[in-house]
Amino acid sequence: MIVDAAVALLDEHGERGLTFRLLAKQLNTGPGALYWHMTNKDELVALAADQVLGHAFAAAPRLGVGAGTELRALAIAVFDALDRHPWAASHVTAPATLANALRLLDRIGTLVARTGLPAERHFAVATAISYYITGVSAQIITPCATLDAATSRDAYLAQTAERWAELDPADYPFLARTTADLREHDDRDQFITGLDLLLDGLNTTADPPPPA
Amino acid sequence: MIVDAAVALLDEHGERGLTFRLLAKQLNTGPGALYWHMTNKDELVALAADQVLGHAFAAAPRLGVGAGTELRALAIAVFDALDRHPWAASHVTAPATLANALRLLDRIGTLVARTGLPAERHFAVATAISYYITGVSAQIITPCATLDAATSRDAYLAQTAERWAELDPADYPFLARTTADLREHDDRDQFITGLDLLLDGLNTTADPPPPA
DNA sequence: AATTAATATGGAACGCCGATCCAGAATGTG
DNA sequence: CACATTCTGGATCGGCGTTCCATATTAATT
Repeated sequence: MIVDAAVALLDEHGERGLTFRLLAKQLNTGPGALYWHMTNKDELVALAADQVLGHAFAAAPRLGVGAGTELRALAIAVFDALDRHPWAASHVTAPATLANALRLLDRIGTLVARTGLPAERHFAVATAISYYITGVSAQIITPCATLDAATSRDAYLAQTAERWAELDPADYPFLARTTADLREHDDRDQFITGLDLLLDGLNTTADPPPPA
Repeated sequence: MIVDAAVALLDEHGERGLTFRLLAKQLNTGPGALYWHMTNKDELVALAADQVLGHAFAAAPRLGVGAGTELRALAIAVFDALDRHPWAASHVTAPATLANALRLLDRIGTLVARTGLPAERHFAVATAISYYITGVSAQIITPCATLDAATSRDAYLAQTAERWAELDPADYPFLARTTADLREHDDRDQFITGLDLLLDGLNTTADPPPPA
């Protein structure tokens, strides 16, 4: 009940808007009562973030297609869940200790094992994918969470693009000619691009291409 | 000067240990004076984190080998720099606005352009790699930053591994048989494993394997 | 039904933090 | 030498996480 209320407050006011006083008022109680059920604010936020991961599981299709496809769908479901709760993105950590983080990593590992990769690489590859999913999601989503409600994401990107455009092309040849892409890009596509790159690498390693 | 002192304090006491009062005392001044030079604590940590990125550049070799190799070396240099300043890991964000983050992304983009990838994919691939580097580094390193000075990383991993071992193998088949890997793994190798997976995917896309 | 232990509450209080204020010192300018 | 600007640093404000503790509620035991 407490965690649900915390998630609601975090969704509404962002991370800095979650206060024990406010949460207590929302639940018609005092701050002291909350501390009977948890030790820390850190613990509360961790539990709230883990709950968001739980939403991702509920949304992810689990029908038995190829392992690669299912891995991809799972990753995208996590991204989407974090995108709906931006404050959570920077709080899903590894190695996993909380319930849903554990489930997620186990599911990834099971799927990786099904690709035919040699067993001694399962751990390294599974964690690499897990790290990509949560880490890159956090990178993409967190800036949006930091924004004031006033400035939209588009305005923020436009502003950044403008700064890039003002850079000296001699020092920043790449950025200077890429401002248009920055302004127009879609966060979700960007996440998926990298994901496919990673999964392609996985497939190449799993069944090496025939020698030319 | 302020940023340097902030970095020193962050290195010594972690993120929660950086205080305007403490920083002011360290510099023989008052908190008010600091606010003349910056607007926020957020801005201060952002600048401090960007400075750490600068260290990475200083350490990265820039000799003209293959673009892929240089990309790899640059990524590892960033990881190592963040590993030496764990508090910074969760504060390097994208899209880039600060000086060294801009330099990093531009460098990555320039190297990606050199791989022969079609131009319209440069932005997506470069940002994907950039996101991987900072995002996955943050995932791997941040837990270490949160640890009390008392508990070492090994103790922490051993503890987590024990929890995994206690899980029901029926519910968590993968984790239950992977505790040994967790206990023994090396963070840096783990980062590199995923990085190579990603770069492999990049190479495959850049020059597609000859049809069988 | 009465007694007592364990569990849970919630408001007041503590210490500390980010941030602001502002009188005045230092520095440069005509 | 006046004067505007830049810069300082200590006092102060409001608010936060957290703790404390007297009280209420529930469960277990006689």
